[in-house]
Formats: sequence, C-alpha cells, structure tokens
Amino acid sequence: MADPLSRVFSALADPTRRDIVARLAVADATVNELAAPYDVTVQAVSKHLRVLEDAGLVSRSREAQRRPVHLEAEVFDLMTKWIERYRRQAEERYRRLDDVLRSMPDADPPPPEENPR
Amino acid sequence: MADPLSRVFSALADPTRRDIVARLAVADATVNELAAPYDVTVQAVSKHLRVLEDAGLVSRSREAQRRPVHLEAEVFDLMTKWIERYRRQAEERYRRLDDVLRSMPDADPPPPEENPR
DNA sequence: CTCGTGGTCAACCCATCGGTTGAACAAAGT
DNA sequence: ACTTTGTTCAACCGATGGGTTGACCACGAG
Repeated sequence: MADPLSRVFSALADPTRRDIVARLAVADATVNELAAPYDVTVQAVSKHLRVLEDAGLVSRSREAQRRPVHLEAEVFDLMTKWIERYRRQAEERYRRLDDVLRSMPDADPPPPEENPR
Repeated sequence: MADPLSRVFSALADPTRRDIVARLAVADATVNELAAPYDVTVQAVSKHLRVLEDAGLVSRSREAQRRPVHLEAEVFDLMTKWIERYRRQAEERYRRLDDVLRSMPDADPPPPEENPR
C-alpha cells in the first residue's frame, strides 16, 4: 500500500492511534509515557508509532537513550484537501439538485425536508 | 470496530473506495456502473459500497431493480472536525515553541534547531 | 410463467493487522 | 565491566480485509 493518502487514513483508522495523536498534540512524549495509559505492551505502542511515522504523522528524534515522539502537522493538509474537495463537490451537487427541485413545476410536492436530525 | 470515526477513516483508507467517492461526488451511479472501470468483480465493488455505507459515506436507494448509490456529504464533517482540532493544537504548540526560543536569553546555546527536515 | 438483468449472500483464500512473548540493542549509571 | 532503563526486532497467533467463485433473490420484459 504505497500511496500516502491511504497510509494517513488507515493510520488514523485506529482509536489508540488517534488517541496517541491527540496526546502528542499537547506535548511530545516518549514511547513509555505514551504506552502507560493503555493496557497493552510497550511493543504494541511502538508498532503503532511506526505506523504513524510511516504515514508521516509523527517523527522520532534521538535524545540520550530516549526517543521523544513529535507530532507532524503538515500531513493533515493532505487529508483535509482531499476531503474538502469532494465535500464541496457533493454539497455543490446537492445545492444544484435543490435548485432543480425548486424550479420544478409543482407537479410532485417535494418531500418537505424530510430530515429528522 | 464500533466507533464512527474509525469506520470513516478506514473506509477512506482504500484507493478504490476513495475513487468511488470521487466519482459519486460527480453523480450518483449504480453498482455496475461503478464497477466498470476497475478490473475486479462486481461483488468486490458491492463489498466496497457496503463499507462506505456502514461508514455513512454513501446511501443506496431502491429504484426499480436498480440500486443507485448516493454520496452523503455530512459525515465528512466528523473527520474534518477531528483533524482540524489536532492540527490547530499542534500548530499552536509549534508557534508557542517558536516564541519560547525567540525569547530565550542566549545563555545556553539551545541545540540550534536540530531538525534536518 | 419464464427468462434475462442488476444486485447480494456465502464460503473460501491469502495477506495484513493488532496483539503477544522473548530476545536484542543502545546509552547512561554504578 | 555490569546493570538498568528505554526501545526495537523477530516470530508467532487469531481476527479482519480485499478478493475470488458460485448460488441466490428481485424485478421487469417477453
């Protein structure tokens, strides 16, 4: 699975990984610190970090024997760009459909915003 | 994997699925139409649509024996909200770090931005 | 009623994923 | 030099994911 977008999306498809990102947004942390709250082994968390790193979401520097993990914000843009593009397109299409319905000879009463949100 | 956010992210972690979304942003389509461009079976595409549907990205209506697929834009917000939150936080943190560095009395030569990006 | 057509369900295959344990490596501290 | 602390590597395990084939169901056309 080479492509960057897939890597980012699937990296964030895991709750633990998202939580790690959330915590890294507050402050850098080491693997052990990150692993503490979860009841999985440190190795498991290390693997998670590897995934995040491969996705470009995170970087590890070296500082003594510690390896502080740092959140890399830029990659987010990749996603937001993709998402926004198709969201806009879909909404645009929705708006146009709306216009069409509105401009329709009132043959078929348009279901009056059936949307019980 | 119950939580909605995970479902959306992992739904979009697949290139084929993203492509389907991209095409549905232009116009609704049936399963067969959607399957045409790819060299996989219709069943495979049907499965993809199921995943997208479970993620709330897509809805299938019934129209004669056809089942047109429609892109649902709202779910995107879930993602963008999540992403934007942590991106802002990370950028904020970066900005603050910058300030700190700038306001530092040049006592201890701060490891001069050891960050060979 | 029967026959295409559009779509799904079911069972299976193999690769990947999240997790484990156990060993190894790297850099202090003693 | 030996030990401790932090981290990763390797091998394995069960579950899930994307794909297949083959049967099945729903519908409209003849």
